[in-house]
Amino acid sequence: MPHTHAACGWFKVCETEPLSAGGPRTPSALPPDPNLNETIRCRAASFQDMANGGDQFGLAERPDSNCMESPHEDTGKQEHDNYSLNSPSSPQTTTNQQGMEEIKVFLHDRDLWTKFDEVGTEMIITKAGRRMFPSYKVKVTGLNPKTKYILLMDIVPGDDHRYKFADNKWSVTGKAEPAMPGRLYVHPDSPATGAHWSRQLVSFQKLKLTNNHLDPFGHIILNSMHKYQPRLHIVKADENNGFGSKNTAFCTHVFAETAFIAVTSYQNHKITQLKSKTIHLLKDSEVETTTSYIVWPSYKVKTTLWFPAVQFARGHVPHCDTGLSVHSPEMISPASTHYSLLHPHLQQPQAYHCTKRKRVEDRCSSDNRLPYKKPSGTLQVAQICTVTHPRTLSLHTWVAQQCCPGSH
DNA sequence: TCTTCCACGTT
DNA sequence: CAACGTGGAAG
Repeated sequence: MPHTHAACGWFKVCETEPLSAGGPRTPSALPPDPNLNETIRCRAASFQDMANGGDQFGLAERPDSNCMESPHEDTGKQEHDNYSLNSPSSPQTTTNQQGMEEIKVFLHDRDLWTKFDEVGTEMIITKAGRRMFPSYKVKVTGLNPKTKYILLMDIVPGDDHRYKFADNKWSVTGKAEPAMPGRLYVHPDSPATGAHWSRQLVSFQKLKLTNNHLDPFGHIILNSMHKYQPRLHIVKADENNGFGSKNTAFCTHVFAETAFIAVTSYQNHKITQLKSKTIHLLKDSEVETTTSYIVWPSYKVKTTLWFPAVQFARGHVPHCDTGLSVHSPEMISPASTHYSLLHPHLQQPQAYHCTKRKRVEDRCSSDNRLPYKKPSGTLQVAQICTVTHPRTLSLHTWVAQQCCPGSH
């Protein structure tokens, strides 16, 4: 029997386990972090744990270490010092299908995330649900403009420890609580075309975190004083290869610098200060901004046959075995972003500029208090890795199984 | 040491 | 002005 989540009927709240493929894990898959130092030791340890920790901590299978190399990264680095193309840590990308390899995901405000990460990011969780700060926003390129995709996030345990904050530092204080069933947050625009996702930053700022294990709102449930890793999944949503098929194409992107420890109130005062400082920066900044991006102009149309998108019922509680439903999105403001691709045919990555007026939605920081603007060209190109993992459990199958236990 | 509650600011 | 979101006080 399908299991309808009566209290939280949206697809986005269907409970899931972390994405963990059935295949063998490859502990060596995580490359050592050459920037390993005191400030990021915690994070590196976290990823080592993930690599060694077995499926219960369930990041998707890691790609082979050599896949982290990008032929373009040095070029980009030379041209734009503030783009950390050589970062060894992000994103970890896994694809299960051809057609997803071209997809690149760039963490927005990566510098900010890195600042928090260096201190030790904390995310407040409350009974009612709290937004993340920094909020999770990405730029996605390489999507087929006409194909529909679902973008969704989950947050999986970062390691097997429980932490405490004492003497002004974090330390391990025991074994982690058993992981809660993971919940998915499906971006409210889903499903939408590649063109739509590519048009502007994709913001997950409405995602909320809670410590209420019985949360009825569909927020992502986390344990306080535990470490977590957000992940982004991009799922192709066309009929011929859609939800319902075991071959559902998807890819998973993990930005190590977005890992955090969940807390019910900030522990490290440096985090409080950094957040406050950041908000003031945002408040003081201007309305109009120009942001530079680097793109790989390598997008290739592989087929001229555009599959019709899967129809998603909107506005009602779905039965998991008859279709998936997503939160009906607010109206998206008209495209206000203008891109000018300077040299689209060159094989070198090209910088281009985006001048945009802030969307209304973007004028609030995560606490909805202060005007928001990113302080500078902060959209970072992260290192891309694309591999094929035929044995990786399809996201659809995984979602369906977790959403409707017993119906598959 | 950590969580919950609540007064306050913003939308 | 109601609803929402927050930081810090209180426990």
